[in-house]
Amino acid sequence: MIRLSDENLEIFVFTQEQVEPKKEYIFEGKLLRVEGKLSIVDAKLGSEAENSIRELKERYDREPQDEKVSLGGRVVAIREMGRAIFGHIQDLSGKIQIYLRKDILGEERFKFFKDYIDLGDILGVKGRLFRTQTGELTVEVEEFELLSKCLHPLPEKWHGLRDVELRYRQRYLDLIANEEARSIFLLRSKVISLMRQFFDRYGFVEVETPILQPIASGAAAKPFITYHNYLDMNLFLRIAPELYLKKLIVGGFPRVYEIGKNFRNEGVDRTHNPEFTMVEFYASYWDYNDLIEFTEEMFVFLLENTLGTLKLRYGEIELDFTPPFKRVRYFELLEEKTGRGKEFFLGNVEEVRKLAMELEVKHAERLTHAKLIDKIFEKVAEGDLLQPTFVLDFPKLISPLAKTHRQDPDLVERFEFIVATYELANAYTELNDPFDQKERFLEQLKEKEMGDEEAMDMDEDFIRALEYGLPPTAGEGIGIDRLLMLLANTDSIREVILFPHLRPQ
RNA sequence: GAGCCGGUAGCUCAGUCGGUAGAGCAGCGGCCUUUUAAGCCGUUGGUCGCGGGUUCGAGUCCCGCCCGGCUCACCA
Repeated sequence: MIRLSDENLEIFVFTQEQVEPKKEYIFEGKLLRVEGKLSIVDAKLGSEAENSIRELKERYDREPQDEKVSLGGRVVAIREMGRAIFGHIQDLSGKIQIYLRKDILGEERFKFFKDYIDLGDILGVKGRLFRTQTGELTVEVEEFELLSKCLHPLPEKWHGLRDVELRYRQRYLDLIANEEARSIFLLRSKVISLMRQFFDRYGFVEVETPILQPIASGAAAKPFITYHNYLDMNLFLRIAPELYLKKLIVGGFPRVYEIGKNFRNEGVDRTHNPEFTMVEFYASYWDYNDLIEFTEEMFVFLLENTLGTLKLRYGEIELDFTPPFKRVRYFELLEEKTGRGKEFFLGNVEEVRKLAMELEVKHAERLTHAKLIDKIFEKVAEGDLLQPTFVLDFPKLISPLAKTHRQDPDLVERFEFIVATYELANAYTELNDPFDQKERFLEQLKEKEMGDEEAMDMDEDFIRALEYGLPPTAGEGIGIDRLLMLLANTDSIREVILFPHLRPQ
């Protein structure tokens, strides 16, 4: 056990019963010599420091000049060379070489660096910029300050931190040691920032709606339940913000979007985390055709401003996001795969069930009609959809919040946007007829009674909102984690979530 | 939940047929003023995930458990 004492600025190491003050001790094989405190409050070099090492380097590349700079960063390399020391300090943006000379720093400070500065420490430096013989931009250090001590040894410098369990449990170490991890999360931030820009451009208003909801609706999923003491009632963590966002359209917001977490009480695997990030957006006076164009445009915008190309490698495949993206109708795709058309699937349930059993859909014998169609589609169609594809015009049975198709009462105006078999987006012309919506909810209740645990609950307040008049509206949700998986070319959702869910140790 | 794979030094990894637990990095002591995975010489460091069992002897074989990964399920 270690603690700091403010009075005499010494480290205490508790060994068995005795308490022994030391200024030097070994921690995970690393010898620590500590003089004074482990961190300093009034850090001169810290407060003067440049914002970003990368910006500093870019500035110097544009207009090199003999200037003094002040920098803060984590020491990630030290190379002692007798009367000189080279090293690197790193921040999130990059790293820069530092060069310390005995004849510049003086005997005492030079020795202090050798004795007291370790890999991992947060160091402030001040000095002149120059280029070495090999051309590397380097700070010739005139002053330095230990800003914060690192007590643990850092992960191995060449291989980084590989153990995935450690990388997720101690993400900060992953970020210190692995450039790839840093770049993924910077990319994530960039994508979200670009999305906001894009929505701004179209006049969308960013809003926040409840995460704690009295009824978990708006999607087919099992919710987390929590309890509110004061109100003495159960609340659910939202599975989707959909109904609240549509209430805002009723209230007169013409276009809204929300970026936030949804929570689903289901399994954890390569593509599922119990909390995940979605952007949902709704635009009045649009229909799903407008959303198709909008989605195409957004993906082009995101790709051009991040990867700088519309063609990206994902695993073994090359994805081409050159618009227009492929469009295919739901039942046409099903017919192509099964030889059976819409009339078959919407006809006799038992015939559909028979087909499902032939296709080895699990538990086909007890699924509802809607679930049977859904599972057959997932089984035969989704796995083949690699290139960006809009699947259009879903059956009404499995889309309780979408508006009936203007040309076919069995269908709704809905699409899913599928890339590399991932369902990246789900969108539809919103159902804005309160009577129809009520009937659809009643259908859902029937499904629930027939055993579909994920069927949606009736939301009376939402119906009431529709009764006040929801303008014609189209809405869409995009899974941001899945999108990042594609852009980062990773097949695990944990690689794009900073702190993924793991069992406690 | 099932099957397979993995857990050995702070980190990255070896460990043969069951016979005294290894390397590199990091650390420590030296040498070295343009190095950059610096180099060279020397050196410290282990509850082999945890608990049982078999055996003269277990990192290694057997059983159970924990954690993680992959695959397939579950999500009645």
